[in-house]
Amino acid sequence: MRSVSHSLADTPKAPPADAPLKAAKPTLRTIAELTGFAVTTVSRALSNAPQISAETRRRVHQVASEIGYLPDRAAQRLKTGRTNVISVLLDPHEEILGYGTSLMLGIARALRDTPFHLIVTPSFAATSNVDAVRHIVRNGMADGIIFSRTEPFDPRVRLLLEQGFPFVAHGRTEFSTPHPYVDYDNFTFAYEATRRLIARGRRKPTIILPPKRMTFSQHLQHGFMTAVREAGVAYEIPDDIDLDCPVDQIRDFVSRRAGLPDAPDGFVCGGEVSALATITGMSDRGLTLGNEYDIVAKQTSKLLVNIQPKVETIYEDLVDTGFRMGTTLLAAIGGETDPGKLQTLLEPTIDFPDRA
Amino acid sequence: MRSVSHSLADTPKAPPADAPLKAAKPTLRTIAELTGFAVTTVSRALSNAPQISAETRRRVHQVASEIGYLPDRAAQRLKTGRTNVISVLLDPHEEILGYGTSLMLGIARALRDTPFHLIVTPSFAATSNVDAVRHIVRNGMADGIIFSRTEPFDPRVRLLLEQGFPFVAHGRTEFSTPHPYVDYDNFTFAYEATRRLIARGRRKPTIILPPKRMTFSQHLQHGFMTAVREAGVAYEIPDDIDLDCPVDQIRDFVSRRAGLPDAPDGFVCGGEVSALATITGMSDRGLTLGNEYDIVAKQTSKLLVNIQPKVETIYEDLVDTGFRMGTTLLAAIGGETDPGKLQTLLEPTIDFPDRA
DNA sequence: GCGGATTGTGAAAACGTTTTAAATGCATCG
DNA sequence: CGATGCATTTAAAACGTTTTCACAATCCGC
Repeated sequence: MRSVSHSLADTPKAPPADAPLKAAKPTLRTIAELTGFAVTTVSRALSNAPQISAETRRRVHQVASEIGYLPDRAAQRLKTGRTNVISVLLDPHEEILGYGTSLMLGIARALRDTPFHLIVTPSFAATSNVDAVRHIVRNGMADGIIFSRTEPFDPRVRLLLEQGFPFVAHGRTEFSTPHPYVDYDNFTFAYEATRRLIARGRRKPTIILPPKRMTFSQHLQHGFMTAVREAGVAYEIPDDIDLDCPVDQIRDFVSRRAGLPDAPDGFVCGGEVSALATITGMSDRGLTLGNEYDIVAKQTSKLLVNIQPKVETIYEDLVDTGFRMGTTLLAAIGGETDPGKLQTLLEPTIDFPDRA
Repeated sequence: MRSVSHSLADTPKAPPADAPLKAAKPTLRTIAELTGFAVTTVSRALSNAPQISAETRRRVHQVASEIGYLPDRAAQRLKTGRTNVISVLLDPHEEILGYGTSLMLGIARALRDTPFHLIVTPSFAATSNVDAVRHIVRNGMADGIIFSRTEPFDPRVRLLLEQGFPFVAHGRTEFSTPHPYVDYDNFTFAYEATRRLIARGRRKPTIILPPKRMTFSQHLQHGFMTAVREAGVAYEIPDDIDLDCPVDQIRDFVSRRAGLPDAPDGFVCGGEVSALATITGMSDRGLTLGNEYDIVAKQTSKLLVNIQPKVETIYEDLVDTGFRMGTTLLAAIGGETDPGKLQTLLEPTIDFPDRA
């Protein structure tokens, strides 16, 4: 594990009996010895410091890549205090198919070719993960934080703003201080979805909302209500059920409601799973999609809705969302403070993008 | 960022004008000064070295927890060479709902209260992620690796075995050298699922398999065939479709096949999504579940199948799988070599476990 | 009371980097 | 020609741990 220094072996010390197969990991010193420069110079050359002569820089870079040098993360971190780590708070919630995985894939894509690593920090506390945030900030476990499902006055956002710690939220808040976010335009989604239902002749749309404490729940409701009022149709917003409820509960609710008078005939579904629950619940009553009722759902994967072409969909690209969160966070860490460059609102799209 | 050393300030150096609000991060030296012991002793006391007196140990621990000391990961890593990092290879595949997230949640749970962090390493190369493995091993980016979807002679397993690098695979291989794994008994799953179909009176079961290159595809096929042969019924294994295919393709296949003579009347589905695709494909032909055909599916989440009670299910607990992979990897890193303790085969269960 | 265990503690080196401050060579200049 | 500047390079000190080795007590048997 340790390289043989060039001091002469004075005493016949026991040679390392274990596997010396793996070549000693190259370090700055290795390059220094190979090129004849000092460690300092090598370090400077690799970081492209201006005072190093072009020729030296070239030479050092060449040798470095020849021996496959990679700076030691621990040493860098120890010296500079920068962790080169992005922490993503993992939510145990899963209404949206593969939500976490897609997001992470996007983030990882943005982190590619940067020195940053992505570490996942699950929040075990059932209630909130503000403790996890506090821990990361206080102990310098990362250079930036990513999380989702914001609330209007999200305590995590508040904490991070107070501390001046770089982060990107998936979702907006109502703090007056601007902060980095990437969000989906749920107002427009709900607005357009509802309009489509009405355009199809539905006269009593409904929408199953996420838990009310979340910001985007209000955005959805607002979009829904705007379309409903414009058209002057009846509507209904169920109060005792939300998208985080167990899916069979949603199905049962839909089925029960469909058996009562004045049942809704159009559903805006915030996720594919709730769309399916709706279909099943309705079919329990003998009602079939496209005949007695319609659905417009938010689609986040090719998986599900593609097999039910009768469900109209509006698309949200979670991988892209993750990617933008990644680049935004990198910008924030890099010192960017212009809110205009740190805030993204993604528009709903009709088509599923073909990913290269 | 730096603590004031107790040397007297000689020149009126510019005081740190920026935020000095955050108390200097406590280090071993802080504790040393507070207790009067040397850094060495503090370090020893905290690691519960035997030669430290009980009283000293107590005192040091007390002070440490009072000031909220947490060892610096970078320094530890630099000194010891251990990274305290577990790398999990993220697959972009998603047939199973929330597969990645569930697994990670379980792993994270196992890593709780250990010094290990979970970092996700996506494999961008479309073909294989053996390069990612090589990179991690060669550059010492982690102390252990977790990955899934093994092949009989998985190149990742081969590499890691060669290098003696700790890992746990989700899935078995056919190497003669035993290695750590956690796997689901897909043979039994397919066997029982098929038997259930037959018990329901179905006379021509079929199964949609994962891509054949994967080990567990063969296990599934074996279980299926065993049940079929025992009962002496007809069967069918589609050749030009697999579980990794786009879901609408699966639906179309099912629908097309149902229109031809001698169509299957029982489906073993390896995932919830393919079960749904099957239902939809069949209903395109006017065939309904429970009447003209039956399905037994593998259920990995509460999400989907709960809304279609007519789909019989057999359960696979992915969070538990992740948890066991985590503990197994920790054991392997800890030096455990007894294969009996590093290999787990999880049995299919009927009920969805209630998670505390 | 004296060698030799035994027990508890400490000084210093090391891990691989970055950074501060200084050194070197060398041309320019008054 | 000594001083001044500029362009390059370097030695050495840190960052916070762990570890090797040595040191100071205390204790034991004689």
